[in-house]
Amino acid sequence: MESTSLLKRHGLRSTPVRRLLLEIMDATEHAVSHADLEQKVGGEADRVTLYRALNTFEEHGIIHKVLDREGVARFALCMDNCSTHTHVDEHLHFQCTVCSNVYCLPVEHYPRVAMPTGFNLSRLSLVAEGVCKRCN
Amino acid sequence: MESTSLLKRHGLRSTPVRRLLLEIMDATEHAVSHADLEQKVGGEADRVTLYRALNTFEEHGIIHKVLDREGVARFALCMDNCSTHTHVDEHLHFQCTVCSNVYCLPVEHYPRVAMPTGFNLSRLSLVAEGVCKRCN
DNA sequence: TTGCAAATGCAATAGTGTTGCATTGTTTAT
DNA sequence: ATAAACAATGCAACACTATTGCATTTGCAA
Repeated sequence: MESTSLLKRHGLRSTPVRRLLLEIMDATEHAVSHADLEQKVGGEADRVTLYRALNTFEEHGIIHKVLDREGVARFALCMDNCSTHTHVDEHLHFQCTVCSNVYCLPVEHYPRVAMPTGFNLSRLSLVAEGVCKRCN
Repeated sequence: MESTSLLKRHGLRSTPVRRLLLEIMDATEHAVSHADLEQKVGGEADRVTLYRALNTFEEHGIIHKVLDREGVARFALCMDNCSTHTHVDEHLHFQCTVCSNVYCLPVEHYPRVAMPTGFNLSRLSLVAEGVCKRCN
């Protein structure tokens, strides 16, 4: 199984709920909210289990979390090789103003900005808003 | 009164709670969360009143809202002339990883990024993370 | 000063996310 | 294949942020 090996590779146990979550996220091209997952999972798992599984995934670099315009978390599989607590996600998060879906989009030249004196930059995130390809 | 004229200029009634909120935000150099305000206001106003006042301010272009890393709203006075529903805030939001305060920082050259075909960009936000001048 | 619309306070509610604890399930070593 | 060890799950309860409805009070314009 694909999900099983992914889990093992990150030192995690392979359980039905975790495999299901990974399969859902793998089959979805945009980031999914907890509510999305809860609905798709149906009665297969408890809400709390989903929260815990998602947190574990994030801590082990399998997925990353984005907050949308409303401050609600959405989750997407990491494309690059993220390891525990070392996420490499230099991409843009785009939320569609029509369908509210959040997409992870590649950016050819990731911008750098100069900071005022005294401020020490460690990470810059790009959050975009607009209309996605499906709603266009 | 300063706050009164600001309110009038945006077609809003001048009330004690609103003036107090504006004075607090004017005296704070970083964005304030609802919890901050609630604590500073003390028993002067109900929580719900604060939420409503802040929403009204935002709708009239007096303040703008930023979501921090935790998805919690923080509010800051608009510097430019924002009008109702037409915010002009091409600046960077910087959250300190030590004190968690959020600062609005100017950016000399606001970056532009190219979007994949099909995606129509309407707004790009910059959210930075690092250590602020006070914690450095 | 008075009347009306807007702002406020209070109570209740919705949604997101977390914690504690008992139970179940996965894995490792035998 | 089995058992022991430990991690994952389910359930209940809780914390926090934010919103809504309604009765009351207040700001402001006529």
